[in-house]
Amino acid sequence: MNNNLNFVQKLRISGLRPTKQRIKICEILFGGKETFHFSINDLSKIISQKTNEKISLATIYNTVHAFLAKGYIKQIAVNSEQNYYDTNTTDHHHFYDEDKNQLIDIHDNEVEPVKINRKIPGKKIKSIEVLVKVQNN
Amino acid sequence: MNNNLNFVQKLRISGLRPTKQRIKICEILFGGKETFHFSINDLSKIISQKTNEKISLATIYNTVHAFLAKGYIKQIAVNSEQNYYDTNTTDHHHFYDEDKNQLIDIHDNEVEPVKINRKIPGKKIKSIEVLVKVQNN
DNA sequence: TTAATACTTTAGAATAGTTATAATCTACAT
DNA sequence: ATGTAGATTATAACTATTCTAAAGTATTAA
Repeated sequence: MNNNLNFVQKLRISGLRPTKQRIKICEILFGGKETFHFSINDLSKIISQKTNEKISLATIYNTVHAFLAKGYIKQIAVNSEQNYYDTNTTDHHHFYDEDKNQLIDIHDNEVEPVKINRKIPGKKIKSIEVLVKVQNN
Repeated sequence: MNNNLNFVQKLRISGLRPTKQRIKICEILFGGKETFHFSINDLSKIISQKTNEKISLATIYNTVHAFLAKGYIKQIAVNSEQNYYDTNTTDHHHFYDEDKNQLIDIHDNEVEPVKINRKIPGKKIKSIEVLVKVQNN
């Protein structure tokens, strides 16, 4: 597992001790070729499928929060029923399929840059996110 | 209260009985000149400030859901901590002030129309929402 | 006007998602 | 090796929301 060494380094660099739980979660989140969207519940299920030793729910929350704070994942506002995270931290927008409750990436070449012609005094823009809700027609 | 007659009609037309609780909530939500954003918690506080008879939390939830279903208010996805609603149901976008936890309308003349150059087969677009998160600089 | 009925409100219970706690464990510096 | 700060864990606590079922109210039809 050459990858796991990277994860160990990645964790250490950011001041997080490379515990086996965190490494496992790294493998799941960053070990694949594709980025993906997940809820805590999704992640929890994936972990129990891929591992025989289970990781406590508290640790899953802690780790997700830690990775969020470090910018390894980002949060996506869809609705308050479910909290979604994205392993793709680059600026991009989303479709949200209301029938399947599923997020779909919109790539940069698929959308014109969003131009906001207004500033809030004393504030700087942290992110611009477009959410396109779709449903069966 | 000429307005209240309107509210009674509005409710009746949409198949909702004009109870005094619903009329009161209409007054608060639609009685002012300005549209505004609120959470259930906000609304609950406003109600207890403006009324001596209190409205049960269950009724507040029921009414907000009913108004949402009828399209009298709309929901805004900000994050999962707090569910926000907007009395302005026209298509428009928002700033979200992360320091004050406050939503600010972006008017149509302040943003270029968002163009999505992609379609999801079998799906139609229900809404396009831009959320611009800002913070102190 | 009254009676029946379907709709509404309500308090409180139940649920779900998340965070806090405190004991145990582990990585790592010395 | 050992001490310590940081991590994990089970479980309790908390918060927002939904459910329940009993009591109340608007509406309809007689």
